[in-house]
Amino acid sequence: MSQKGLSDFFEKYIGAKSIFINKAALQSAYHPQTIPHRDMEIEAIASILAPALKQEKPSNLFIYGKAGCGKTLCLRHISRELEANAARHNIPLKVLYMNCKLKKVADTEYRVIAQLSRELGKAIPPTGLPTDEVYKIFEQAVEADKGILLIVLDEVDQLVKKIGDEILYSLTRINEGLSQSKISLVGISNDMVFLAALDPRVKSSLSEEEIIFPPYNAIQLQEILYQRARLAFSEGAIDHGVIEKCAAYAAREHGDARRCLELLRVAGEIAERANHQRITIDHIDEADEKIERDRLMIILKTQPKQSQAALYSILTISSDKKTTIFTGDVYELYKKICDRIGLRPLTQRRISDIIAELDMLGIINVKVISKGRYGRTREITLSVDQATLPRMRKILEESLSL
DNA sequence: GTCAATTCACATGAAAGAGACCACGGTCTAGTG
DNA sequence: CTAGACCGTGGTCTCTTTCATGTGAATTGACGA
Repeated sequence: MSQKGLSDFFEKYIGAKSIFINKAALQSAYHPQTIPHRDMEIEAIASILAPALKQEKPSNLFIYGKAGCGKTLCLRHISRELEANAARHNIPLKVLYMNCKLKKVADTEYRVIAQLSRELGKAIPPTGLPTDEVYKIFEQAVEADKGILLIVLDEVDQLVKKIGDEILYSLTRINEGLSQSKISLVGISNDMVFLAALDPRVKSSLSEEEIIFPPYNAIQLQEILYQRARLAFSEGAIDHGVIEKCAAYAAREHGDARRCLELLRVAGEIAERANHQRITIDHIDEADEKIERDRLMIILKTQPKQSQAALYSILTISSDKKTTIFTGDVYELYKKICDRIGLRPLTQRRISDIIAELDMLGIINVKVISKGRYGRTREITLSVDQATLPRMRKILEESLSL
């Protein structure tokens, strides 16, 4: 493109009528005015938390539901209202929201407590203090606050899976040392069986109340999409059947509204980039592929070198021969690859874990099988599209400088 | 042919180490009045 | 005299290694029909 052409391009870009008028309405951080199809749940949660407005400690609450079914959205909505009401009537009430999935923020006991303390205005160094010291600081901060404190732990299952349920126990125990304040916990979890695995002591004190969010069905998803699409897109930017298709895609995956909205947004971006005036059903298909592909590539690029080498080993074996792949084969080749690129090879024990991690990420499929006399091992198959294999290999080769 | 024991090749668990990062308090050093 | 540099100690956190134990079915070998 010549310089003149570039200028023209930008001119045209600015002049072109965008199909978006407010893209933010499709992003997950967006808070809509109303939350459709969640009236019952909101009411239930509100009535459980309402005692906080009378300076009584609300019951601890556990909320379950699949990804993207509005748990977080509802809770944030309620806590905002709750805080606003409390402020209006001068009631000392605070809600601390914490997403336990965030790496480097809330994935260890120390960090969770430190982060909570920070939100109460205490400065806590990122490391260096003993954990019980941080607990003490937190307790003092809570006590000094004088009032009801609601702690919302989003995706607690992730937290507990990583560091155990002790932290929940400690948090519930803090109340015992408080006279001026009270803490209530609200846990949000995707995992329905999570509670069963908890220590009985923790379990009984935490699940004083439970609320289950059912997934959205296709019709409900459609309504949500229509509501957001009206805000996000300009008039007539969406073809007939697009919303329906979007909803159907997401309903297939346990009614994930977040994914649904992402699909629509990406489809919009694709349409816009291609200079189309309308989003069509084809754009949805394209968006679905793109989302999946992008996710995979980001995972690939952000893996540590060792995992990349292990994965590269798996990819190589699977393209060389069509037989099933076992841990031993992967490890042998992995060692050679390490040798070639000057990486210190890890032990088989660690590679075994890395393979399990790759399985968790959905890049490969792993099944533990017993081959009788010939031992027990993992049977590994690739769970990605054959078409994306060369691209994956290329990324790994670049990253490992092979 | 039947059945229990054996065996393989890892899986899986637990504990502990290495190295990075950080806070804190004490000591040293150089600059300032 | 004091601010800042520097050190040692003690803490967390992540990634690994080391050591130990577990596991499920093909294979083996003894036994009886």
